[in-house]
Amino acid sequence: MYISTKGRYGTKALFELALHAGEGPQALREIAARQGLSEHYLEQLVGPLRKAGLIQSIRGAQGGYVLGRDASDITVGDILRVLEGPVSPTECALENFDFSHCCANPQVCPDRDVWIKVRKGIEQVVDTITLRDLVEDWQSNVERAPVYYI
Amino acid sequence: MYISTKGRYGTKALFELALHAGEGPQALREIAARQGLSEHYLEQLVGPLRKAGLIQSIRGAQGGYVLGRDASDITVGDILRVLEGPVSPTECALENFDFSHCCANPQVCPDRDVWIKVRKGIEQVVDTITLRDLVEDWQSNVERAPVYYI
DNA sequence: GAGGGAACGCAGTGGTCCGCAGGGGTGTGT
DNA sequence: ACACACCCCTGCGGACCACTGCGTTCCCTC
Ligand code: FES
Ligand code: FES
Repeated sequence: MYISTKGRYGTKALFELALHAGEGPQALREIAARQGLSEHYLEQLVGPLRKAGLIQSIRGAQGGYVLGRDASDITVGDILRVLEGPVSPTECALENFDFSHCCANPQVCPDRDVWIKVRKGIEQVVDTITLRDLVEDWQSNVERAPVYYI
Repeated sequence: MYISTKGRYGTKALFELALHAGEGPQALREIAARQGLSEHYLEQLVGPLRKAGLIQSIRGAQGGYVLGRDASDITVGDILRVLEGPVSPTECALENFDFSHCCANPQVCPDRDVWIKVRKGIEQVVDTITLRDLVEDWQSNVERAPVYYI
């Protein structure tokens, strides 16, 4: 039931970009160091994120990454869908499910409604929390407990 | 992000037991056939379910399985926790997390609150839906569309 | 225009889990 | 005794995870 590190690392990386938005491009090396991640593994994750338009890359020396959209326009769900695939407990709980997989006769499947409710419960959370929210929450937390992470 | 077939098959099996509660022990062969599952694979799943007390086994000829508790006292979450492990998107979102894993400094982790909210969103669904609910919903569905599954 | 920083890309690797299948053992009704 | 059905261990091909290694391309700086 756990999501993989892809989703977590990706969220951390984009949080880092949101936190330092407006300070020029952020190099992966810096992001990885600040969040304690493997730089090279992170490289694999930013590829899909760039292709999805969530981030933008600046090549060459002093290059790095910036957010592709405003921080208030990127949700955690956006990141998870790129790196983890559909945000759903089962395939049959997806919007446009074609009834050819999963149960033999899904029209009367006793469980499908459960999985759909779970999906909506997850979406309710990840689609409403933006990077901007994360930054604001973190800053107000730091105010109360000013312990900077490594 | 998908849960595995363990959770789905287990839920289906226990739904079957709830549906035929009071009709004596149900053999795995019957359950597997009615739900279109591999009988032998199902055997692996019922072991943990029995040890967790969710079902009870009757050995010998004409044996089978019955629910260990009343159908209204078994939630989907109970089943998932036995077969899939903790119902949580990350380890750090669990109730009694000891802060030694996951982030370097989780006290100010920007993401942990998100994962906790996701966990609570999932729990809100799976801990409130009981087997009895599934049976009732299914019976009223059959009334509207009387197509019995295989 | 040379140097070097940093983004790209591909390939491999040890580990874990999934979704079974096979085969045997054990207890119990008829 | 026999059949039935639970019980348990083993193996196995495949997929994914979490990296690591290495080379290439781009482009700013000196
Ligand atoms: S249709 Fe997916 S569990 Fe039944
Ligand atoms: S403490 Fe788990 S993501 Fe930070």
